Amino acid sequence: MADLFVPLDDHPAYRQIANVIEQRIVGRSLRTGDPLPSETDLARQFGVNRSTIREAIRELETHGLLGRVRGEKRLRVTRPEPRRVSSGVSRALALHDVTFLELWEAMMAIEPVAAQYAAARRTPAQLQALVRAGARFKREVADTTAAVAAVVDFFTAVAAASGNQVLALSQAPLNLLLAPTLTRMIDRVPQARARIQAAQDKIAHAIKLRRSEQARIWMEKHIRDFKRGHELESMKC
Amino acid sequence: MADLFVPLDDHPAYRQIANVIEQRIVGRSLRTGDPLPSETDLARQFGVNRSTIREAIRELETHGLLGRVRGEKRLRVTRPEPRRVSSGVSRALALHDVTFLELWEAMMAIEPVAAQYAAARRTPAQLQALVRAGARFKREVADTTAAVAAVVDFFTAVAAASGNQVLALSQAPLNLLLAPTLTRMIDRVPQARARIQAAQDKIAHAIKLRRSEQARIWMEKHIRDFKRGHELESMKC
DNA sequence: AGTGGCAGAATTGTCCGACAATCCGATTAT
DNA sequence: ATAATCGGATTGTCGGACAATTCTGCCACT
Repeated sequence: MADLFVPLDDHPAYRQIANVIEQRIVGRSLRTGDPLPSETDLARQFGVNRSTIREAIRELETHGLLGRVRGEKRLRVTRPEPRRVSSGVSRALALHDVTFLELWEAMMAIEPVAAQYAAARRTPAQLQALVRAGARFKREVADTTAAVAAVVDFFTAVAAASGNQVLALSQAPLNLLLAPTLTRMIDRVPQARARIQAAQDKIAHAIKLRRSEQARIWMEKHIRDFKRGHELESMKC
Repeated sequence: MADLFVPLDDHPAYRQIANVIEQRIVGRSLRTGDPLPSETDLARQFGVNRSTIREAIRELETHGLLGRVRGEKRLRVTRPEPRRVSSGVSRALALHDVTFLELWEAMMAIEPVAAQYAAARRTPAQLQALVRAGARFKREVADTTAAVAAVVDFFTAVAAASGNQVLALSQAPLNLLLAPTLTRMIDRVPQARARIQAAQDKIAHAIKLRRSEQARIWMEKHIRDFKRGHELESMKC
């Protein structure tokens, strides 16, 4: 039962301008890499003050649609990096107080599929990145922070190797949410480290040999383990 | 092989301030619903000009961490709405030129699982929303735009009924990406509408009866159909 | 020709002050 | 108690200003 009258929200100028520029970018009439006109120039074109333009630009900058290459002054049209986007998503999720179970169910849906496609499509470079993350986990297994970072990198590498940007971008926020939980788990459940290491080996091996089914199954087991670990850990409290 | 030297990027003041406030919000010392101090006040507290504060605020506003209730002037701390967040993600994906296959694989990973949990956990209200979206598709089947919107609503309702915010938020961006493709498909493939309608009925029915397995399986078939439809449609070009 | 250096123009980040429109809150009138 | 009113507070936008940095075209030099 949709409302008959939609609220008329008068967008302030900075928002309207942001929208117009966004349309230009999404519609490709401003192409990636193009430099944005100077603020003064934009102010003149839109017939508003430079301060207004700046507020509009900030909006696009945080969306990742504008950015600057290091050491450069002028803004350029940019394609939003997955990292930036996903950090926004996980911040949102964190603020909504997601439970571990919710996170786990989502991982269970995405990670095994990503592993499966990774086995089918990984490039040598992607395989190498993945193996290296696994090796780093082994090496830094004593340092909790580094170990957690390595686990996250492993998942990221698998997702990247899946050759599917949508899966990769859906998976990325999960990593950031996983990190804190995983840190506690790895510290409190003694056998966690060994199990992670074993699972990563199996998964990497399957992906190396292009065994899709095996990769999926091992990833499933791997993720299941997280739930078990989490249960063990929370029993200890 | 991490770089030895990290690029030192001097964050401008507006970015630093945005970060500080963001920390306060994420760390809950500014709680949801709290009004933000006035711009003048913030300028005084941070010891910068109001223009600088405004640029910082715009950043948080676009992240959805600040917002205002309709007709109100002052900003309040807000929890980012899924819609806003997911629209950012799908814009990013669109700019990265994702293929239909990528989108489809991700849907295949997420939607059936969402349907499965929805069957297990849906509330009466959620079920009703879902059924209503299905009914709307039937009613508006002639109007392509409305029909596509109804399909999107159906998926959204299923995800919401899954009782899993992470799944819901992972699923949301897929909808926006699906819409344009689905519009073309529904127009060009004559049998598409009937098949969608049948699938929605089956899915809604399974969710109503709390048959998790059935819900998952029917959703899988439903999504598979999209791929078939897409292939048919692209053959006609 | 290609390279390096340099001065001046352009651009960004930040500041100051100002003003209309609107919202908020308290006071007053019914 | 409710309604009307009025002044203060707040936001959106404007104009101008200036230091710091980057960009650019030009010139000299090898």
